[in-house]
Amino acid sequence: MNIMDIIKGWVNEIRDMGGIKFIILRNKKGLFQVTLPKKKVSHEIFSFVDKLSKEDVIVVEGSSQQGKSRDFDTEIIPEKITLINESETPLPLDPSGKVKAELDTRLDNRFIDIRRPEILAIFKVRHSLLKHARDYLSNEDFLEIHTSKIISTASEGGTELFPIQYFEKKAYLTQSPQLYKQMCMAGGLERIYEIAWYFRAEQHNTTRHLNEATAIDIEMSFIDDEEDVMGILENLIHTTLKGVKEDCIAELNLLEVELKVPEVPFKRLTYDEVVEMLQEKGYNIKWGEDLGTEGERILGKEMENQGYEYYFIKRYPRNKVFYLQPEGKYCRGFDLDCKGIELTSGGQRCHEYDTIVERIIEFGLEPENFKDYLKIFKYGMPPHGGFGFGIERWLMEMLNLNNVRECILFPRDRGRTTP
RNA sequence: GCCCGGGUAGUGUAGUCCGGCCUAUCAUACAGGACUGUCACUCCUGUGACUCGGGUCCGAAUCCCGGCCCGGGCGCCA
Repeated sequence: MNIMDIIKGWVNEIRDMGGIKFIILRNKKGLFQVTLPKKKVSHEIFSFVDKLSKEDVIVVEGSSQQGKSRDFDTEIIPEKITLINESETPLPLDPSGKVKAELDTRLDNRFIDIRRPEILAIFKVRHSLLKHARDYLSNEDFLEIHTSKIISTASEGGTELFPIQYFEKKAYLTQSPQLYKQMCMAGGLERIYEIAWYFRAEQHNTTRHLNEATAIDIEMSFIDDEEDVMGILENLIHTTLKGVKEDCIAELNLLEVELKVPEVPFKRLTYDEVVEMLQEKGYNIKWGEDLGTEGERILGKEMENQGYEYYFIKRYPRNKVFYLQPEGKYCRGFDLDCKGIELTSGGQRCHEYDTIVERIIEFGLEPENFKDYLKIFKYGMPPHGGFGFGIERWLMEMLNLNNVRECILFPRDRGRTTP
């Protein structure tokens, strides 16, 4: 029995064999074959196909039936084809992917680029990732919040900010929701997360940096130490990857990714162990210094050899970030790296007024400049901690992509503000 | 911010080192034609390019200088 079908989409390809023609139609669900044997369709429709060109938007009405195609289980024999809107030719890039285009050309024509199923797949995976991350955090009693992206002063220091004109005042785009998250801890929200934009005016030019990126940020109160935060993080990763693996079989297939779901608990290394290991391998690093890109990479290799993709580095020197809880010459900050790339930074924060003031001074900063921030420690601040987790970097590692720009629809990098 | 590399049809490339048979390669795209089972269809015909400005030279895609644009590394970070 034939089933009448209406299918809407873009002309992906036309193959005209003379007495039989094929239209490969594409939409968000995938590719479909429309078959036109000369003797089975009207003369009108048969010749109408000659007028079509790639990327025209069409509606096909016809009967769906089993075909002889190698790649399609069913094919549609059309009774009616309507041209909804024409596409100009030639196209600025090839959506069928036969001829490769450079990333820059693709990004200039991003709306056509994302018509390619393997590009769309990245964003379907991204969606699934966020859905499962939200579900996990929600189940763990985290409240989803949104904080302002317009701030009056730097929230962390260290990085350059984008200045903006806010009426008669100067303001900045936020580099992180850090201070607001802590404010929510002082506000008694206890467990919060934000899936947020952040902006960094660093002139880096690498395959793993964006000037506008997104992150999953969490903050939680009444923790014993940073291990509580790390526990949430590793379970978040484990649960999310499991969910993505179940949801996105077709997409992962298309992207040729075999997703490994890491077992919890993740491997934990201390900063001291990492430094010692790097020194043994002949990498020049002194205690107290940042690992550096090279150091991170060497460590990533070593961990992969030992069978770990994801691993924590904890007990950093106390000079890491000012708002982290100090402990002797160390602090309670941690990073989570994946295959040599930093994905997350987090830790237990200072929660006592005197400690945070000391820390600000220790970092050569002026407590006077942190008045609003310091206020939240004066009226009942619970012990707390959290992390910021870069979504694009995670996706990039998860899908083995070689450029973080692939993981965001409209990337902003050193030179790009359009489209 | 510092450093390195690049820019050839709509797209992706060969040619650049060592200037001249470059009237610039190939694929794809596009236009037209043939073909009743394609699935990177095949075949025939055609269209289309040396980033811009200056310089060297008899002669520049090729060498030199500057601009613009792009890619990448480092630092910093996620």
